[in-house]
Amino acid sequence: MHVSTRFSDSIHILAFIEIYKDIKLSSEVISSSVETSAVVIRRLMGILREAGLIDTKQGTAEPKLAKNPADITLLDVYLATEGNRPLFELDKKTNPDCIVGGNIQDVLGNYYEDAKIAAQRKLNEVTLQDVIETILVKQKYKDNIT
Amino acid sequence: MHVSTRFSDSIHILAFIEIYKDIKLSSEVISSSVETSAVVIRRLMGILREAGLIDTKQGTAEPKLAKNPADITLLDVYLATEGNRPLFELDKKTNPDCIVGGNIQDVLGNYYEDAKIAAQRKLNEVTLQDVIETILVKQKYKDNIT
DNA sequence: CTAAGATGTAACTTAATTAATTACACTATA
DNA sequence: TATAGTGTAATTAATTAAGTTACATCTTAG
Repeated sequence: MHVSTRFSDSIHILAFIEIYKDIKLSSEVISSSVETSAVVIRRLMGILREAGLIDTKQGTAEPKLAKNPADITLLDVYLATEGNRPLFELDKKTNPDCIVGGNIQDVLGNYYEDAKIAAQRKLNEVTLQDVIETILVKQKYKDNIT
Repeated sequence: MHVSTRFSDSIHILAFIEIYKDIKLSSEVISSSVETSAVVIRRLMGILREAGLIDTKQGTAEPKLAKNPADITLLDVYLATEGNRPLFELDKKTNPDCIVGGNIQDVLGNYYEDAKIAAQRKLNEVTLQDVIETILVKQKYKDNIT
């Protein structure tokens, strides 16, 4: 299974850009929150720009969300970073001369698709706004008890 | 993201065992349908046995399902082969001194959990019996038109 | 009772994927 | 025009899973 943190990192970047929109947001600064390299951040921001989720201008450290946070869902970010690849992997090839091998890929593919759509519907219910608000509430709770 | 075909291969093995229960089922024979090596098949069968889905006896080429096919769901196979690992990866570590880095893992973890459960509910709705019947219907259709 | 054919499993190799790193051309602006 | 930044390609390193080799163990036909 493909283990990639691109999806999570990208949400992190978007939330960071929105919450800290009043300070200077170089890839260096963002990378210190995500704890990865600035190049990785810039690469991901390239993907997010390509997908129409942020606007950036070369040379200036001022990325902006291209939409209202309430209009960006986790599914938008997922599709931007992971594409619409299957959630569960099928074999590249199974024996077509066998009743099982010749049919199972289609059969499982359909069931997998149903499960993927169910997961994606959930991701589509959550907006960047929700993520940001929940982060801020959790932080308030921390600040309160310490 | 971790790309693994263990899940699909295991369903394949289980369906094969049930459909061909009257012939001799060596790991060699099964591997010719899945198109992988016999060792890989034996390794997966070890996992399926461990999970209580099949019974095997060393030396004999006669694996059997341990339950009725209608009582084995795709989720059972998924949990046996992939465990209950997250569907979407979180970072190992983000900056705890940052409001975003210090809270986002928990927040995303919860949303990811919702999506995972939605997908798993779908997998839990499909039984090995369903898979086998659909395979056989598809095959009948192929035989008919040729 | 033993040879042939199987399983079970460990150890190692290969392949594929992703994050990290290095390097550098290009852009903005003080 | 120097400084600080982005954009992106190319390479390296780390991780993971599949494939391979090897062999101990078990079953059973003869």
